[in-house]
Amino acid sequence: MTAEAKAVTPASPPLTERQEARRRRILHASAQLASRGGFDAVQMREVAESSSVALGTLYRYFPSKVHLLVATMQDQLQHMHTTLRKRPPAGEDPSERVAETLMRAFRALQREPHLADAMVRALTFADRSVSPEVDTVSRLTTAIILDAMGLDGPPTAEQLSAVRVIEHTWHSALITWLSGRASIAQVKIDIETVCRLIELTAPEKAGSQRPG
Amino acid sequence: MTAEAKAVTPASPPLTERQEARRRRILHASAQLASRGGFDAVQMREVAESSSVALGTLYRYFPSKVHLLVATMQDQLQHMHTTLRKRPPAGEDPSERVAETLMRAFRALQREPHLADAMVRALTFADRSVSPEVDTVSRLTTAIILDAMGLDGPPTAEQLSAVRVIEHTWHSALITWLSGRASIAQVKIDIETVCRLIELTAPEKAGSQRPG
DNA sequence: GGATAATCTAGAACAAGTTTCAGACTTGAT
DNA sequence: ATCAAGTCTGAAACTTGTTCTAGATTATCC
Repeated sequence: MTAEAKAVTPASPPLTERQEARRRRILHASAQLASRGGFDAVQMREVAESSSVALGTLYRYFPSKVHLLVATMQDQLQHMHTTLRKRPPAGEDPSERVAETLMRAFRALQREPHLADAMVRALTFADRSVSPEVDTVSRLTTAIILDAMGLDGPPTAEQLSAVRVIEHTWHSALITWLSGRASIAQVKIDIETVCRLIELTAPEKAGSQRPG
Repeated sequence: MTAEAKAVTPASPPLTERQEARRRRILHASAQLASRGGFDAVQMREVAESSSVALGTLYRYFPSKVHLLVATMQDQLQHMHTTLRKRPPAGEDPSERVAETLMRAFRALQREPHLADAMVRALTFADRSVSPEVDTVSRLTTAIILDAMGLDGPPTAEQLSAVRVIEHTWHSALITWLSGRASIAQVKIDIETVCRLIELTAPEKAGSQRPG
């Protein structure tokens, strides 16, 4: 727990306490409904009712269903990030650690497949109007992966490319699993395959392999 | 691989000529509307009107908007596959050839960004009910990549994994570009990065990889 | 404490995807 | 040519995301 974990919402006008509470209620209702039946089960009228908020207010907080679900994903990712940090992966080299971390995240998603469905579908369906929020999710994901790599210094440009490709694979593999076109085993293989890219971008010299 | 290009539609009952014509009109209208304004511009009522078909009939041919757009993508991919085959990529090794092919495909999509938007969004938004059609698209994409690799024999399991990861990256990178979160240059880098995976899976020794 | 602006509520209204249905038209078999 | 089965049309209805409005509530500032 360092000094980050804010700027999740740009906070143009800081929210009052009751507003913060409303926002929480909405996100909670969203996650709950999503857990039940995925993307389709998150119906704006129901979210509004579940969170005791008028429909118009819901739309003031989240200007579309996709915005709402992407915000829900931000929320969940944040939880996951702190959870993952508590027990860092134990692998020898960065590529193993990243694969291990992503598989751990994957297993977490498996526990709520409908929720995962809603969030990921929203994420990839988002159009330009949601770009800032999607970008936030992307940065969170990147942070998780970089954390898992456990680099000493800042990543090289090559490493950032590899991380982006890993993220691409992660999202897309998740989708193929969610829509029943790939098995869990297959996702695992794909993740492990793409993580080998990290090896390609490791500094050539044998050297400091820091765990910790 | 010459005797393919069928089974695009399972053809449970073979279509009459007029039906085939209707199907063509529908797909054409779909692509036309998509080219204009992307996913949102493909409105079922308009597609029906443009193709001179009743709304109910449109739904008989394509049970949802997503089905329609995924079928549109099948159609376009088929065109692209035959186009790409006319001038095979010239790179030295497989990974270069694949990257070159994908970038060529990418440039083709750039010419109709709205159409690309509609097709790709539909593809990643598709739920289980569209799995067979999405799978067909996936197989077509795989075929294009394998073609570009120009292997002698059948691909190894490792190579197939690499191809799947490349596909993942391709779709996801396309989405980030379409939603304005990545530049064309960035997509190029990502594609080239992931294609290096192919080098990793090249058989170490010159020799046959064939199990009996 | 009261004026004023911002926010919230309830509910109607609108838009586009999807379903349904009665009646007209095709097709295939006899 | 005729009948039955299947298909197509036109139009209405239904669902759910989104927008809008008028009035009630809350927050802010003097």
